Formats: sequence, C-alpha cells, structure tokens
Amino acid sequence: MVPMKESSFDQRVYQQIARIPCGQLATYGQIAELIGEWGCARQVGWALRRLPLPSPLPWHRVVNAQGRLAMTLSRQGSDWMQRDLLLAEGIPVDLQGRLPLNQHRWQGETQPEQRP
DNA sequence: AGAATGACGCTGA
DNA sequence: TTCAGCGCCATTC
Repeated sequence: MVPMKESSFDQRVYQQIARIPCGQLATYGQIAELIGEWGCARQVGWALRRLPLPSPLPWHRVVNAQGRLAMTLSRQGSDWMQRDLLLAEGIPVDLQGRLPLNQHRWQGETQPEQRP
C-alpha cells in the first residue's frame, strides 16, 4: 500500500507528465528537471515503474535521452504497449525502440527561440 | 548496515 | 553508430 501523503516525488512526476502535449515527447531527465530534482532521472523511472496500468496519464510520452525505449523484460511487455501508444499518436517507433526524439521534443513551457 | 539493482545521462573509445 | 564505463540516488534484498 502506498503511504499517505500524496505530496511525494511520484505525484510531482505524474503531474508533470500530464502536462506533456499530445504527439510530443519528454525525457526522464527533463521531467526530473522540471520538478526541481535535477539529476534524479532514475527516480522518475521508478515513479513510472510504480505507476499502475492502465493509467490516464500519458506515461508513454516519456523516453530516455537516447531517443529509445527501454526494452527490458522487467517491464513485462509494457515497453511494447508504449510503442503501440506512441504509434497511435503519430510518432514512428523503430522495432529497436528508436524514435525521432529531436523532432518531437517537448520544450516544456520555455523556448530558447533560436531559429533562423 | 552494506551490497546489489535499475523504464537514466553523459563522455570517451 | 554502437559499446563500455562512471556518476547519479531511491529502492530492494
């Protein structure tokens, strides 16, 4: 059972994930940074691992900075479900779990704005 | 308490 | 581009 107090790390992670626009992607490190926990990318991963599925959250929009899905058997196939959900949003995912992260990167709510 | 694990990130070969 | 190593830190044994 979860210990009371929903003001936990996990809750902040979920809240931030819920803000990711449809069709865009965010990395674990990016989520950690947005909640003020820079360097805690792994904790974000655990937060998602503890997330019960199915979930209303767009957890599938969170990928690693390498632009690939973590295809580990520890997830019991949830990685393939993530791939399926991403394809449904128009994001092409390679069979190796690679995807065009650079083209779907969520800039958060701040954009450096440096385009020609 | 100490060691191992992991849905990560970055650098270097 | 792919692979290995190191740093990171909560969770688990």
